Amino acid sequence: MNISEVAKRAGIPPKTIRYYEEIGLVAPPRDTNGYRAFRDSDMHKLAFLSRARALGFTIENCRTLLALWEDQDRASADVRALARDHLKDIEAKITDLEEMRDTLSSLVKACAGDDRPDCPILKSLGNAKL
Amino acid sequence: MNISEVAKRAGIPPKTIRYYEEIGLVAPPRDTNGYRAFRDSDMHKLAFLSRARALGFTIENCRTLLALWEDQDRASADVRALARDHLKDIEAKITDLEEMRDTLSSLVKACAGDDRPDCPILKSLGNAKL
DNA sequence: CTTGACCTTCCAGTGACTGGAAGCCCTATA
DNA sequence: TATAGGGCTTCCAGTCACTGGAAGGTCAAG
Repeated sequence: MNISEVAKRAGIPPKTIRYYEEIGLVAPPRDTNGYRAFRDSDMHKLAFLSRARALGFTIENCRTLLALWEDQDRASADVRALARDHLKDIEAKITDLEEMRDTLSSLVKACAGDDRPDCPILKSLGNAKL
Repeated sequence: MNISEVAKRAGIPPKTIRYYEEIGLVAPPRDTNGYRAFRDSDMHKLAFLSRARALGFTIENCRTLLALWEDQDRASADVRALARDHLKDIEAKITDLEEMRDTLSSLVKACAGDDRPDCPILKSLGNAKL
């Protein structure tokens, strides 16, 4: 399978797949013409990566997850720990963003948004008392 | 005022302040010894930047906001439009993260997390049917 | 006069790609 | 058989917003 076909199936741009090879996440063999010849196993790895990335795992965590996936003797506790840590990160990010959203949305509501210069948003950014 | 004093007051690391100067967000004059001599106005700009960044505005948006802040003839509509766009971005991000959180949390709950290899998390990442 | 805490500049690295240039390879059609 | 197009390759550079570190000048205290 050539790269664009794999890209389509895994939902990852060819550029990204080449990048994944560069950092050692996949290692497809080459045809005599130098083209990457993806096997089914490469394809599956890339699909795995695509889904792990979609869940927000970092590349390094994806690397670990892939290794655990391939390790028949893994302990599910290791996988779970990784996922739980990541879940915490996500929850923290959500909390941060919600605070931003709340502040920002109340400022936007308070702003007339007309052609006059008076603006609570700028006022708030200019004064310490948020 | 020297850089570390400003850093403390504005809540921005000295390195970041130097970076902000490099990209033209502030332009403190220099003492004869080459040290940056921050004026009150520089200090206020940096405090403004600190708060705008805390609300998640990009550097380029901060630049625009700063310009609007300094422009006595601005229209509050411009500020509000910027803020509303940013608010939308934040809300979209929250939605994405919430979806990740929900998927991940259900996977974590389904995983025994013991020393056996059987793991719904890896199973889910390995199969298309999420 | 030395110590240590400042300050300066410059260079490089982060994460995870992404864009673009230059050039080979393959297939189909005129 | 020439050529046009697409796809493939590599390599270099840029993104965003810093951050770390090295090498060296400056300042105040003891």
